[in-house]
Amino acid sequence: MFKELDPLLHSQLRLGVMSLLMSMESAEFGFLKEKTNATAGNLSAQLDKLSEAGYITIEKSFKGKYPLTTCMITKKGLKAFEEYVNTLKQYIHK
Amino acid sequence: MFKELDPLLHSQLRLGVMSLLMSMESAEFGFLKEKTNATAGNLSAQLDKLSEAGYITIEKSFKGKYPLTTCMITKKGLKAFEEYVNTLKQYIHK
DNA sequence: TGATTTTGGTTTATTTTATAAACTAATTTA
DNA sequence: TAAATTAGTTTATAAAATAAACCAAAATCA
Repeated sequence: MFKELDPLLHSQLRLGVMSLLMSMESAEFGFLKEKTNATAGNLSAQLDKLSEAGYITIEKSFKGKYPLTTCMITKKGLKAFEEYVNTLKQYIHK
Repeated sequence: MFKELDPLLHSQLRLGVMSLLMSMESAEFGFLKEKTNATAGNLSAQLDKLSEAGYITIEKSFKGKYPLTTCMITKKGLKAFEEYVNTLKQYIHK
């Protein structure tokens, strides 16, 4: 009856991150933290999971003198997000 | 930026149950179990949570000689479901 | 008729997730 | 130079999901 909801995406914080990354080229750690209202620790952990799943890439560099973590959605992540949304529709309407 | 997703509804099984109950007067335990593909133990536990939150009512009776558990969504549950769906839209489109 | 299976669940234990708190390291600023 | 800030990571704890074990009555089977 109901299709499985990708457990990696069915998490408020990870879904918020992916939602943001769907609409922009890339996003910095601090930006994601502010938009999602997550703590740095939690965000760090959840980004790792998304990265390990191949849904995003994480690039570490420097912005001037401070470390900078930049995230980008991958093609695989994009597909997963779209499928998640489709599956979700099964649950939320009708 | 993102509104909180009601954690009681942001669970595959509980959401599935609520989704079913949105579209019918009432549903029996066995029916929900079959439709959601849940194990009895898990379903039992999640129904309790929905009931304690006041999102559903659970009625225990007998169907012939066997016990029968019947669930119904409450007005509060209906409102919560609708709000969950609205909040979710923030996450899934744009 | 007694043993075994089935129905319809609940309870308990385990695993997995989410989250907060503590920590690291470099950099500013007072 | 001591304290505070930036930008995170790691570790510990709390909460949630789930599986496995259990229970009681009824039905089936041998």
